Amino acid sequence: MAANSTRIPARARSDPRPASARPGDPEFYRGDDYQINESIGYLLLQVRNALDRAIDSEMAEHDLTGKQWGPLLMIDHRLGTTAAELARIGCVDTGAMTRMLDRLEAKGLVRRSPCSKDRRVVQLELTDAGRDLCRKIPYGLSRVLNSMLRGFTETELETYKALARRMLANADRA
Amino acid sequence: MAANSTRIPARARSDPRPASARPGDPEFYRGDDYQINESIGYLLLQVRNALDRAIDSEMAEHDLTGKQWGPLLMIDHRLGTTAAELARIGCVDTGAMTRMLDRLEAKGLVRRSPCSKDRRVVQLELTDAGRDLCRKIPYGLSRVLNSMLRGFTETELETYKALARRMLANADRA
DNA sequence: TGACAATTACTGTCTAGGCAGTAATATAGC
DNA sequence: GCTATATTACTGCCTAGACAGTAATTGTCA
Repeated sequence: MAANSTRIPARARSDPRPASARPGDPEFYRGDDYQINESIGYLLLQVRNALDRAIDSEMAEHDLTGKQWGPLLMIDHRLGTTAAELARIGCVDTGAMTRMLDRLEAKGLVRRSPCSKDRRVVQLELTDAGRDLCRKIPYGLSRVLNSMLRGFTETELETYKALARRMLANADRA
Repeated sequence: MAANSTRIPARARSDPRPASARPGDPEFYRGDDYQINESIGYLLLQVRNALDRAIDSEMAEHDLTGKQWGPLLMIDHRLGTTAAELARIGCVDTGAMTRMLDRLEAKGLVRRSPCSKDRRVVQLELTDAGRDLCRKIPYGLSRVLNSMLRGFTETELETYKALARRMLANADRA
C-alpha cells in the first residue's frame, strides 16, 4: 500500500468539504476551471527545474551534484556543526542528512568526530579539500543566477524577491 | 564513484575561468561575496518546498502523493496517451515515467494496453476511479495556491508570473 | 531490399528526500 | 535520585528522478 495511505491529515477527516474557497482567501484559481498553464505553481516548478539543471552542470566541474554544495557551505559558514543542526536549517529530515553526510564523507570533503561534551553528538568539520571547494562554489552559483537574471533591473529583482517572501510568509501561517 | 564524475560539461574542460562574470550578464551576485539569504535561488527553493508540502498534504486525502496527480491530469486532458509523450511533457526520463505509471497502475487509476498500430507502444487510459479522481484534484490545487496568494492583488500575481516567465526564457536561451 | 538510425518501453544502479522506528544519551520535573 | 520526555544519529523501507544501458519495433535511405 502507498506510504501516504496511513497519514491522512486531521483536517481531511474532520472537514471533507469539496469546494475550493476558504474564507478570506482570494479566488485566483478555481477547481472547476483550473488552467495549468496559468498556474503560478507550475511556473515556479519550471523555474526551479531550470535552476537545478544549471546548478547541477555548474557543480559537475567540482565533481559535486546540485544538492551536495549546500551542507558544505553551511558547515563552512559555521551555520551548524552537527547533522541535526544542518537538517533543521536545510528543512530536511535527519535521516536524509545522515546519508548526505555519508556521501560527502566518502568523497573526502567532511570529517566526523564524536563530541566529548554530548556523547550523542557527532561533530562535523570540513577537510582541507572541502574547505578549498567552498571557496569556489559561490562563483558557480553566481554565474547561474546572473545568467538567469539577464535583462532584469535591480528594482525588478527586488520585486521578485519581495513577492516570493510574501508567498513564503503565507505558507508559514497556513 | 559519483555518477556525475563522468559527465563534466564541455565548457568546463575548455574554459576553466575562475571568475563569475560572463560578458553581458548582470552582476547581481558575486562569487567573492555570496549572500545566501539574498539569493533568489534560495528563496525560490523555499517557496517550491512550501508549495510541495501543501500540495502533498492536500493530495493525501485522495491517497495520492504530490507527484502522482500530474500524469493523471495529463492523460485526462488528452495531452498524451503513451509513456514517451508524458515523459516529454513532464520533462522527466522515460524510465522515471515507466515506474510512475507502475505505481499508478498498482493503485488502479491507470490501465495499460498494447497498441495494435505500433507494437512498441503501450496505450494509456484512465480507469473509472482515475477519471473520478481527476475531477477532484483541481480543487485541492486551487485551495493551496489561493491560500499562498493571500494578500496579493491581481496585478501583483501577473507581475510575479511575468518575472518567472522571463527567468524561464533566459534559461532556455542559456 | 537491406543495412542503419530512431523510437519505445523497460531495467539496473545511482542520488535524494519522507516517514517510522531504534538505541544511546541528556534533561526536566517530581 | 529517579522517572518520563526529548534529542541525536542512525536504519529500513518507500517514492522519485537521472543516466546508461537493453530488446523489439519502426522509419529512412542508398
